[in-house]
Amino acid sequence: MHGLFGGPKRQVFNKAYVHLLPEKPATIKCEACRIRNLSLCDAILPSELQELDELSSEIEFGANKNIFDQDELADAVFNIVSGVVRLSKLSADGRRQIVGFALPGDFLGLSMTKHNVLSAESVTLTRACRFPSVAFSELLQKKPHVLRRLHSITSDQLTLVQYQMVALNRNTVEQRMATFILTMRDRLRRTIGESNELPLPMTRRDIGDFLGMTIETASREMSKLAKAGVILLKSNGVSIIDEGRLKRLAFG
Amino acid sequence: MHGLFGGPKRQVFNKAYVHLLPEKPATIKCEACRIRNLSLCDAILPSELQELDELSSEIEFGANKNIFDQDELADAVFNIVSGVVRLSKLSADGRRQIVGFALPGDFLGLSMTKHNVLSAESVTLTRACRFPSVAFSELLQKKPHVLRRLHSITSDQLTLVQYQMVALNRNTVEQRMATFILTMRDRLRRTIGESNELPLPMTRRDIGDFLGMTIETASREMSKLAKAGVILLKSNGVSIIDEGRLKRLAFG
DNA sequence: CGTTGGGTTGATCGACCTCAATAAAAGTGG
DNA sequence: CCACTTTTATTGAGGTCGATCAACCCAACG
Repeated sequence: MHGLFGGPKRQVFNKAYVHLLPEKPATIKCEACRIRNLSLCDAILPSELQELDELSSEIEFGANKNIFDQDELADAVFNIVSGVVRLSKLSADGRRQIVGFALPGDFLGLSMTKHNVLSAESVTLTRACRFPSVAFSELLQKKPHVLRRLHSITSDQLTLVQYQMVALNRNTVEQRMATFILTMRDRLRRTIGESNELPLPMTRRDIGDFLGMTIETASREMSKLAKAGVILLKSNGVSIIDEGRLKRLAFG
Repeated sequence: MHGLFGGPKRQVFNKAYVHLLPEKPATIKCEACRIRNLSLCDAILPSELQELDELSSEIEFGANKNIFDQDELADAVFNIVSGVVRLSKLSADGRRQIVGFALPGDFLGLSMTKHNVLSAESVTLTRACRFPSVAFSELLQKKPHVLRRLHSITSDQLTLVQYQMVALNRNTVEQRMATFILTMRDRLRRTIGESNELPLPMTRRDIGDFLGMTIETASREMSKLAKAGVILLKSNGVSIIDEGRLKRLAFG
């Protein structure tokens, strides 16, 4: 069985991974974009779509490819069209903390800083819209309504990270794992729709690094939830069996 | 001895705590504002200062007063002029996590949401500039350069919280406490200048809640650092004795 | 003077990490 | 296709960091 999300996980490993599509197709590709209304581009007026289209280029990353690195010059921002991206930070001693997973509709480069504040890697095969930083920055200058939307998304993100911080501190690993599964399901609902089957293409290490626990603990918690009949472990994700129980484990 | 910061801690407890200063003094008060260049107001052009002045009113909070509450309607945003404010979030079960301390120059209400995403309480006697949400929102509409600055501050904040998240997960309580002391010193440098004497007017409980540890552990770590000769415990703060050691404890 | 809230210190306990072994899955080369 | 290596996941045994429970001190205050 192939991955539940974004196609097979490693078969694209050795292929060329960057495909720039033609920059000016016959039709305005932004018009057809399935995730536009989920993303920052929703702030773009219909009359401005052509302009946006000329700014962006579609780009594809195979699984486990580097999208950009922390502290490097940020030459572009991205809008995820499909796939899963892990966002990570390195601490002084070189250890890694995953600060989040970006899903279709999510924007990479919220902070518009000269240098990237974190690293981004594709987990699965990922397609994204790429905007050169300079051009995107000019767009923001010209269009305050887009800047307002960007700010709104950024502060939502701030709220989310603050929440994540609270959760990491005060909750047990069981609560955190349960919350993680529920949160991912909620976030994916808008792309894959209502489903009990949830793709989790990231590794146990990724999940552990995100939830502030070791890989072993992450695995144990998954097994524990499965044994308790709350979830079912699939090859590349989980099925939620008993949502009520899961919610009670996450909070309560 | 009085507090190192913002005056005595509890003597103002039973006094009226809100003093609205006259709204239109003879001079433009923003011009004389000592923290203007540290804050969002730095984005305001000299020619716009009068306008800003008319928008804002100075407000004073005694120690341990509520400034605004999570989930309540956000009728105003604030710019801290002096004092220390604790920002907290409540989790589902009612426990509190402190997401940060606001210092002079810091802005409360970054997210510009209809409802407050967190609660703010003064730790010490605190003076602030108050902007009604509606008026401030209009200001942002009219002046994109202020919005840009707001967005810049918000994304810096996002980066900071992400960093805090990493630190909470991966570091020992000793590292966290050492980092806390160093960070507070760095942040206060721009207001109180270069000094080894660092005011920490918040309680051990506040510090613990911020650093994700219990009050007892927070106290123990402070004592440990003091016994090791790295810091000196003062009545309302600490003195940094051995900065090099402290830095090595924070990282390494 | 008693009360109250903050701070310190000690003893005990448990959640989670560390270390270790094994299993399962996926990529590699013939 | 099959052997081989590498990576990922699972499970177990034991150790430890920090939480919990508890006692006590001290300063502020009515």
